[in-house]
Amino acid sequence: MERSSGTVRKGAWSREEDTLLQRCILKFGEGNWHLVPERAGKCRKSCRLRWLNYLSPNIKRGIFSPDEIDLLIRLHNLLGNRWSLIAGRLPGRTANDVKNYWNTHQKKKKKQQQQQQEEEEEEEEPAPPVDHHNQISDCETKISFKPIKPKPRALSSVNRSLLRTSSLNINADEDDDAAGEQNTAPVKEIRETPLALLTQAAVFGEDGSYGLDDLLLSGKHDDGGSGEGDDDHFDPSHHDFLFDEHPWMKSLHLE
DNA sequence: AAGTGCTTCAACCGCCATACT
DNA sequence: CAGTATGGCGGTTGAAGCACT
Repeated sequence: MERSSGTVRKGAWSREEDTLLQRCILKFGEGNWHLVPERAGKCRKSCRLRWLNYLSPNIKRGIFSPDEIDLLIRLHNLLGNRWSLIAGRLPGRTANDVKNYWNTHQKKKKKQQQQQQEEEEEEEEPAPPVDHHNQISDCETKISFKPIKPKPRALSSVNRSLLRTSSLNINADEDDDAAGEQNTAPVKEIRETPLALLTQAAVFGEDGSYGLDDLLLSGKHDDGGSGEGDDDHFDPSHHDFLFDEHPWMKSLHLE
């Protein structure tokens, strides 16, 4: 598949390589990655990644603002680990940035949660008397830290194929257009529309494990797909924001 | 000041979907 | 229609920098 040129270099990008790549992109345009590698001295994928994640003028660098973090959390709740989609809604941020931020964020939270759980377990250890009030509060904390599993992190190959077939059916319900038109719709387009996201939820729900209602209503118990408890500060009203206020959701006329 | 552990993030890898021949 | 090339994505890794002892 990948054409392996002998001159392709691995590792960190040097200043010279960066300028070379920038020149290539100026010359050939963004997207013509097949024209770049030999000239930039790196493989096609590296060139693309370097441009998209670092050299592109649209990139916003630096720490995430509270607003961005808030939006990121909400989007992750909704979309799961679909970093490119999330990044698409965070202007100037790349999928890699978002992913990196989330991973470190998650690590910290996980650690904190683990510590908290251990502390709780230590406290409980000396034969806890039956106390209904404590039972409830304990239950609540556990629920808030233990997400419902399993959840798809992203579309597995199986789910993708399911989506490709099922989404068309669901589209048929959603839209009274001719089936032929739906069948010719590019899969990429299907995958990246809000409808597709809902479709995914519907598809996952077919086995009873992950329904659209879960997505919409599970609130703080739903971490949105990474399978790791992330959001102990979750505010259920965030869903209201996403589904009522967001332009693309408005466009769906969802109730 | 030196050593060690931790965190961050750029880069790579493998896989999949689509386009092209 | 099959095979190949290309673009794109998410997961993972490892080097560099930082904080702490």
